[in-house]
Amino acid sequence: MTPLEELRHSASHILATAVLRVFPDAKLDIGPPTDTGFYYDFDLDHKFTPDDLVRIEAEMKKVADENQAFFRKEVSREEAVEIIKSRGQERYKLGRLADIPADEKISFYQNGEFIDLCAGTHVRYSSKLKAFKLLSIAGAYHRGDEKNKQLQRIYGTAFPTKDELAAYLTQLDQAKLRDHRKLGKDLKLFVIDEDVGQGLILWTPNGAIIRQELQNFISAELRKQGYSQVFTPHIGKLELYKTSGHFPYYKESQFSPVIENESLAKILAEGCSCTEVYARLDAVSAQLAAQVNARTGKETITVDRVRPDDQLLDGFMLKPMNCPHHIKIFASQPHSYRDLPVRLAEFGTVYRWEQSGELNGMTRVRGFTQDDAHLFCTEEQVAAEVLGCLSLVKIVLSTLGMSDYRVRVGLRDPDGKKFAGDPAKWDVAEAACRTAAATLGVPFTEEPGEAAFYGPKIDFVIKDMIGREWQLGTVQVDYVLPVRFDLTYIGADNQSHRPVMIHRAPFGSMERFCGVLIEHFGGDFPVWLAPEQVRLVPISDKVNEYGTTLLAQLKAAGVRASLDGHSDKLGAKIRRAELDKVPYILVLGAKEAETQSVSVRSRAKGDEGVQPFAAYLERVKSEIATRALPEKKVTTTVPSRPQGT
RNA sequence: GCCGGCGUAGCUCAAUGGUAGAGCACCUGUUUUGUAAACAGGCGGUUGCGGGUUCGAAUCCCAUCGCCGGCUCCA
Repeated sequence: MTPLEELRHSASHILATAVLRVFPDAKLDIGPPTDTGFYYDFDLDHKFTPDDLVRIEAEMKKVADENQAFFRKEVSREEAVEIIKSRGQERYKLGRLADIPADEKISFYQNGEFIDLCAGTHVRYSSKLKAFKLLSIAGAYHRGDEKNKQLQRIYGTAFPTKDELAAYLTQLDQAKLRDHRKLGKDLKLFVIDEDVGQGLILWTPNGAIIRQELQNFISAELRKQGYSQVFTPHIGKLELYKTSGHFPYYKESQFSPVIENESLAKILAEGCSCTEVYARLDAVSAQLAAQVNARTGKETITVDRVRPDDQLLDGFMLKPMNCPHHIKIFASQPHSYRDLPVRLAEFGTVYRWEQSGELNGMTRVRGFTQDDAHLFCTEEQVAAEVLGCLSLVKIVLSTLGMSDYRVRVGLRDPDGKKFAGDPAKWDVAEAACRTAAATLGVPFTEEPGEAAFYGPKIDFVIKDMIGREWQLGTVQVDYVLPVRFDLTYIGADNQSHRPVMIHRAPFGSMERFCGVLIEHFGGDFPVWLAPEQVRLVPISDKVNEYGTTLLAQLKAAGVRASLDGHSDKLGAKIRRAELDKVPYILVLGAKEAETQSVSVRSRAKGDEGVQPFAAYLERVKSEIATRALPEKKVTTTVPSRPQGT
């Protein structure tokens, strides 16, 4: 345990000490340190309120001031049971005790009147706790299993010094300013309207520009790499997804199917009342849910999310993935080995029924557009194609200056049943992914159980401003769907062969990627992505006319520009443009109008002085064409965005 | 979905049982401005929605929708 972890672990014991003083009935579960602090889980009828947090924190300060020593006590299993019982903590602690392997030592740590089953280690004295703060209350299932009771978790953080704690809290506040949900509102990039629906992104004009530019960028790269563009509809028949295996494997996280009018009419013609229709649907659904749960070994499918079955009804589903559609395009004509690889690309919009509590701004939504593509190749081509996909991801991320990501190789869960197909093929595919990931030059982790049900994958994972990880790009090898759809090509031997599929999406989804991108740039987008690239600011309306001619020239050159024609003073116009995070402000006065020049103020450097307009135009055009990254901001005191703007 | 917190004007927030307010944004007028906020006036809310308690509800209670933080989940 590092010294910081030790400090935080001790803080969690002191938290429990304080909670028991204030609420003696609380039952304790566990309280470990985390990357950013610590928590402790309690079971208590009384629901903690924010006011309780204040009381508990005050009590923790007292405990710290009491300068309690931490003692380690090694005991036999029998003694451990006795201690736990004597404290009335058998509800969870006996279970935790049972987790400790027979050959391991059992230890308790005691500070003052508090004693807890604990492997350690701890600080020597509670007075070491000089800088801590309780942050939030949350529900957390015992042992992380939603079938268990939900406990109350108190989160806090602790640092060796008050300055470090203050710095961390400031950093948290700073991060909130870069939150894509806040910037999305301030910069008018997207909205979510509750009448349209939770988790459904409405791209407003500014956000749409960013998305469009990204799509143009990726499309150009795809053309270079020999991809073919396709378009497919947003729905497909239930049968299609039964063939692919998405339905019912993932039925719980799909929108309910759209029932065909004819099927609906048939049922109604039988004279069923509405309640009877629902009863029939429920009966079939229950049966189906039971089947699926038996197969997966989990009770994850609930009847109400499993509505019409095809034995009863025909229907269409909002597509949860694009692959079945692309597969049908591939299968629509015979293929020779000479044609392969076939690479079909589409910005395909898919819909998934995410749990309401999991929705989050643009990063977790119910409808999203993947920059999707499916590659159909021979087994020999797999390794090279995976590498090609990875290089594409690298191009995308490096063009955007995103280097702070990690790579995860998702392998099948050896004990799980949530994978389909031949284990031998999985081994080959997993080896191919591992080899490909190794060539990236980025550290990667192998994570069993993180595979898709049809094959292993390589994911790119990035953290958001508050430290939550999101999966972006992904490359997945698939030996299963070609079998399910009986895909073939004719080899050089004139025999029919099975192609291998690769699924890949370098951005993941446009929604999530843009959300992460907003936070990555803090709203200061590179010029090629900025919704507004140039703001013309005439000093007085006497030069508005000059501004108008420049605006026309900028627009003719394809530069997104506008003119601030308000009758405000210069400072106010500059302030407005800065808050809108426009990369270039061109100040225009009488001098500039006479000499066909502009006074350039860049977002990065501030006032750059006067230069000929023609020269500036070339400069900004080239910056756009090369997709230049923003220069690092010269640090000045930037006033925080005020209320009301 | 679960636990907890929160929903007041376009935005950020006041008003703790007694006439819903401020700043900014927006509109109008004055001002014609040299690198982050000129001045004055005006417009704007059935306090998320629906019930209830009360002489009286933004405020208290119930229900519902949504948002936030976690947990669970994430093809």
